[in-house]
Order: sequence, then C-alpha cells, then structure tokens
Amino acid sequence: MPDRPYDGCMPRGRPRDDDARQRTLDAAIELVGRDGPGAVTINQIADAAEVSKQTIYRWWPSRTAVVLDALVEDTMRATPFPDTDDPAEDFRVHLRAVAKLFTSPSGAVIRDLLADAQSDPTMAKEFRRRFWAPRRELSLARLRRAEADGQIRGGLDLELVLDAVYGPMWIRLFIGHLPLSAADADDLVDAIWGGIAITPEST
Amino acid sequence: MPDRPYDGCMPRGRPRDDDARQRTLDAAIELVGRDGPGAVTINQIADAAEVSKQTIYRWWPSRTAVVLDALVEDTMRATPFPDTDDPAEDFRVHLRAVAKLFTSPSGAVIRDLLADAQSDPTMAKEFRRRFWAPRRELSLARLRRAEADGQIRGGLDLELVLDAVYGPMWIRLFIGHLPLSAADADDLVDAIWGGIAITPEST
DNA sequence: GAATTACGAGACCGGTGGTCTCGTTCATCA
DNA sequence: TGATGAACGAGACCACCGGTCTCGTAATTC
Repeated sequence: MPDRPYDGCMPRGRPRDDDARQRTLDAAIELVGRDGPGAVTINQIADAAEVSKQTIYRWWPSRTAVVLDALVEDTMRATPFPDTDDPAEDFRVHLRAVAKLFTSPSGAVIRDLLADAQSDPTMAKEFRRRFWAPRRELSLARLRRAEADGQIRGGLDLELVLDAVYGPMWIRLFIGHLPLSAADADDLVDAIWGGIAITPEST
Repeated sequence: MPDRPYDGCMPRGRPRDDDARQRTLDAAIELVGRDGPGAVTINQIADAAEVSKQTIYRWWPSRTAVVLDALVEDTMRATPFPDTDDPAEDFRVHLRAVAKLFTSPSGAVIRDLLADAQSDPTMAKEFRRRFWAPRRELSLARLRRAEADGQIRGGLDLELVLDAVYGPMWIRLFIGHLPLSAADADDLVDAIWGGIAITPEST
C-alpha cells in the first residue's frame, strides 16, 4: 500500500499499475455504497474494476483491507474539524459533517467494514488506527483546549465525553433505530453542553 | 418459535422436542460467547447441541435468528431498570448492568448478532424489535417521568439524550477503542446529567 | 535480448450457510 | 393394534464465498 515513487533505485520488473489500484478502490466504494454492507464480493469488485483477483490479493491482504483503504482514501477529508473560539460550535460543525458522511453512501461502507472487523481482530485494529484514531485525536485535542481555556468543567473524563458526543451518531448508523440528520447534531451538542439537570451544581 | 402448549386440539404427528430447542439455544450462546463473533458456524452449533442441522432450520430461518433467540432468552432479565425517586441513580444502576452485560460472554453474542444483521435487513429489524426496543422503552419512560417531575430540563430531545447515555457503551463494545467498566457508567451519567459547560444557562 | 516483475483470465481449494433425502421415532386416531 | 403423520438424526448435496495457484503475456531494466 505504501507507494514509494522513488527510493534510491528503480525496481527491476514491470512497475505497478497505479490505474488498476485506483480502479479497485473506486469499484469497492461504489459497489458497497450502492448495494449495501455485506452484499459485495471480492469477485464483483474485481469484475467491476476490470482487474484480476490475483492483482487485488497481490496488494491487499483481504477483502476487508481493500474496503478500508477505499474508505480512508475517499473520506479522510470529508469531515474537517474547525478550531474557532467557540468549542460548542466547533463540535456542532464537525458533527454535522459526520451526520452527512454517515447518511451518504460512505455510511454503508463504514458499516460493512465495521461488521467485517468484528470477526477479524487485525482489521479491527487497522480500522481504529487508520480511520478512528485520526479524527478522535482532533476532537480530543479540541476538548483539551476548551478545558485549558476554562470553557468546560474540569475533572471530566474527556474520552467519555467524546463517546457521548459521537456515540449517538454511531449507534444510529449501526442499529438504525432512528434516522440521522444534521439537525440532530445541533440538538445533541446543546443537550450535552448545557447538561440536562435542571439545577446543575458544578462538580 | 411461539410455543403453544395447547390451543384447542392436539397436532397429529410427533411433537416438537423442546429439549432439542433448548440445547440448540444453549450451544449457540456458549460457543459464540467462548469463541467470539463470527467464529462459530451453524455446523458447530448443531454438533455441540447434538441436533441435526435440519432440525435447526425447521424452526429458525437462519443462523442469525438462532443467535438472536438465544440472546433474548439468555439476557432479557440481566439488565433490570430500577424506578426510584432519583432518575440519575436509576440510570447509573442500569448502565452498570449494561456494562457488565457487555463485558460478559453475552457481549460477544451481541456483537456477532449485530455484525450479521448489517447484511440482513430482516434480522436487523428483528434485533431492534426483540432486543433493542424493550429496553429502550423502559429507559425512555423513566426519562419522561423525570421530565414530568421537573427533574430534568424541558424541551430536550429525549431520544437523543438516551443515545448519548447508551451510545458510549455500544461504541466501546463495537469499536473497542477503550475498555468498558462499571465505573464509566457512573462518570457518564454524571457528565451528562451535570452538563459539561462551566456556566450552564438553563435555556 | 535476458531477466524480472506485474498483469488478466480463470481453474482450483476448503469451508460456509442452507437444502434435500432417507430411514427412524414418537405421538394420535381409528 | 396398526395406519398415519410429523419431528427427529445423519449426512449427502448445492451454490457460492474468500483466498490461492498456474499460466501465458506485457512492461520495464540491465
């Protein structure tokens, strides 16, 4: 997966066909996004990409790995994290982007990936490392800054706060008990930020 | 699945072997709980239960349906919902039970089920109807009472509040980025109940 | 031009969820 | 008591899956 365009000397044989790589990733995203989680086989991806199955397995260790790569490449820049003076608004903006991502075809890709990862600890780890952790770090840093700036209570378990903020998005994606909308993102931040107790004694 | 012990007249042929039913369910719970999500096949369940595969498919439509039945039967009474005068404490107690359930072998069963349900809309619906909705109704009713009793702010989207309370449990089960403990249950309720803003103006 | 490597096509493998057949067992009804 | 009918266990069977292997060919370097 690492594409090293030049590192000292040219390799000997036929070079990798980068176009085939791109076609594979595109086909994975499109098929899973269209047909839903679990409905797309590696054969279909190979056919749609006009790529040999062997070529896929030469560069990726498993079907799930292909989907993960496709997802990361496709959505890494879809959910930016703003950094203004208003942490609540920053989270609102980000959450709206997440809601949009989850309701787009990429939402199906994420579900597919996470479902597969349940029975493949290696892929579960890769999913956390490449998809989960980068966004998590950004939001955690934003929360830490808000704490340092005295904008939120001290002594909170920030990881738990983040789970409370993002958890609703994820369970609506995965359990599907209720739809997901950008408006929910705002309500969610408001509910958590203000607290729901009628007489909140700080601490 | 409905066992009607007597409804008018006796059916003609050999009656259903309820012991075989129970053995199937027990084997499903035990194997999945022990070997983890996705690692247990229908053949293994049949072998362990000493039941013919045909007998399983006579009574359940799919492997996933067996696991769902096993889960419901096994854990329906594992997470009671208390109903005292202190809603926050009620939620703490319930969340501690949920954390315990998720870290028990049943947690693996739930993961297995939900992963399979991603590619089977029928089972996803059944999961929500039989496992998710009953508990959800209880906690929603408790929240409504707290609202009526003036113990929490009015105008909140209660569904979203519930998602914020339970979401962290579910994503830790499913994504596994952090462990889950009963202590987290308390911290979570405290964080959400008190709000995290340092100067919460009650709407 | 020789060596080396990626490529597409497709046969192949073990195993899966699920179906089918068969002979047997347990019950009811006449 | 004996015919009937449904559930049973055992296990062959099916289509298809993820993944591997082989083969002849194309692209590149030396």
